[in-house]
Amino acid sequence: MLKVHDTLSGKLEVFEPINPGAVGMYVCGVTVYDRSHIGHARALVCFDVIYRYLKFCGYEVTFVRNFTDVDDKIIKRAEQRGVPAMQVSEENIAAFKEDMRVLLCEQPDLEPKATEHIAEMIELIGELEAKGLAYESGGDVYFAVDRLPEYGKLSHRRLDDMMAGARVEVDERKRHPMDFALWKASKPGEPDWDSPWGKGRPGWHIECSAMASKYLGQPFDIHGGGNDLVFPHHENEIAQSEGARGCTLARYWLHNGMVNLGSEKMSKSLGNFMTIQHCAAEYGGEALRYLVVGTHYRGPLDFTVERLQEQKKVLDRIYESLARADEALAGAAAKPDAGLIDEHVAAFREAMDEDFNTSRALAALHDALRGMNRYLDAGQLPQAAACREALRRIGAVLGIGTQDPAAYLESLKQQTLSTGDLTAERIEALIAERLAARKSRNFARADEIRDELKAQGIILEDSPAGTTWKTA
RNA sequence: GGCGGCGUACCCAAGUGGUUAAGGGAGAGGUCUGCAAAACCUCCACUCAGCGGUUCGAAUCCGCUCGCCGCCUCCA
Repeated sequence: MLKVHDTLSGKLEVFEPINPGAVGMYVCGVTVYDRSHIGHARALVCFDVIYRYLKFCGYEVTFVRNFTDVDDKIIKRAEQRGVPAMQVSEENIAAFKEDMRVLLCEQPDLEPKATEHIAEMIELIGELEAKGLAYESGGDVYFAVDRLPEYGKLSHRRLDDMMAGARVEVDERKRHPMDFALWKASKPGEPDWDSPWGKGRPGWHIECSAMASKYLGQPFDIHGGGNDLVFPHHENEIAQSEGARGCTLARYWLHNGMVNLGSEKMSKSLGNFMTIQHCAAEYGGEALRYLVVGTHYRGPLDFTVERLQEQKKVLDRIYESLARADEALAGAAAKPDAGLIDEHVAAFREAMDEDFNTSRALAALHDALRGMNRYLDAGQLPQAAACREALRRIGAVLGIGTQDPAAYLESLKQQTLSTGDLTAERIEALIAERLAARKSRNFARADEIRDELKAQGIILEDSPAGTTWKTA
């Protein structure tokens, strides 16, 4: 039985989809004006894991994640560069997709763009206007927050409280200071679309309301995003969608915690961010993924390079074990012990059922890993095969250990060779020389060779099958 | 001013009323090895920021204090 923490109720709730067996899930994507950073990576990986786990549980999931491709920042960036806004968004969508590939994220079922749903937004704004929840003012259209008694229910705040210490700008076009734009009149040179209120472009929040209901209907099951979107973005989505259509927008609201850098929230406006691209080039996307999965999705995550390095080492060792198992189990065709598979998978399930407790799930992964190594040491192949299979199933949900182990290790070697002065031939020659030294019991020379290589980041491992090398 | 969160071993991090406080990293010892590495085994918090309270029983619930953070403005 899956339980999820719902921001709206503030409690753990038993998850029951509206249509048994099927789940509709909408997650706010990114505004494509720049490269994504580690904070984005966390949100993306968290919901990727949630998506995979729901499918693992047998649900038929429709996962929608949007691209915000029209907004002030994109326009500003385009002006600075002297290129069309469309070019900025297209470039960053391509970069985003590359980041997703590097992070080993599955592709959502639908990735709608705001600019392709202007008609739906205009229709929704029209409905709000007809119901007296929106008003036009100088070419802009605003949502009238004080016309909706429930406004504030997601973020648990009342309009009066928000006003008290808030830095609310006075804007004479608005009737109430907290009113927000549904439609903005465009200035010359900005991207614009025809509308009943003149040429303009949509406000930020309306796109999600329009696209979510278009693809998932209303109500749908899960709406997710970073907890910095709770207010105003998701609060406003609820106001628009529920105000217009008169029914609940989404049943469960899930929000991931922020990534901190030096105990401050990582964000572009603060300038304290590291891009996914930069991070992955150095440590690989999977290490970042492992870091994200190691912390419960709702809590804060303090990012440090040291932690990332640590996770990468752990990952390398996981792949070494997997490679060893794959080799040992290849020819034998040992029939996996089904009971043992279930035992490990059940522990994993139990953890994930409790609001996607990936930290505990990772403990289940390590239990299976240790078991596999132990059985391998003991030569108990059916049990080792069972643990290998459990790791496959657990890893498939977390997105950990899913690459081909041999290929993963080979790429590590290639990376080492490409950055150092050594060639594979040179290393093999040294290994041969060391073998000869060992045979003649010249251990001093043998150890000298190993130390030399170690100084260059190469570790030699002797086994009955011969000597192999790997990256330190 | 309002709303929300955090403080668990050297580091990261689960646990949120009841057997020995998960797991990972680091560290120590051991098995294996010519020696290593890897793997495996063992050890590593009588204690959960502090102080009170509720309870037969609290890291877990309540109150207060200290420290830190987020949202209330674009933001994953």
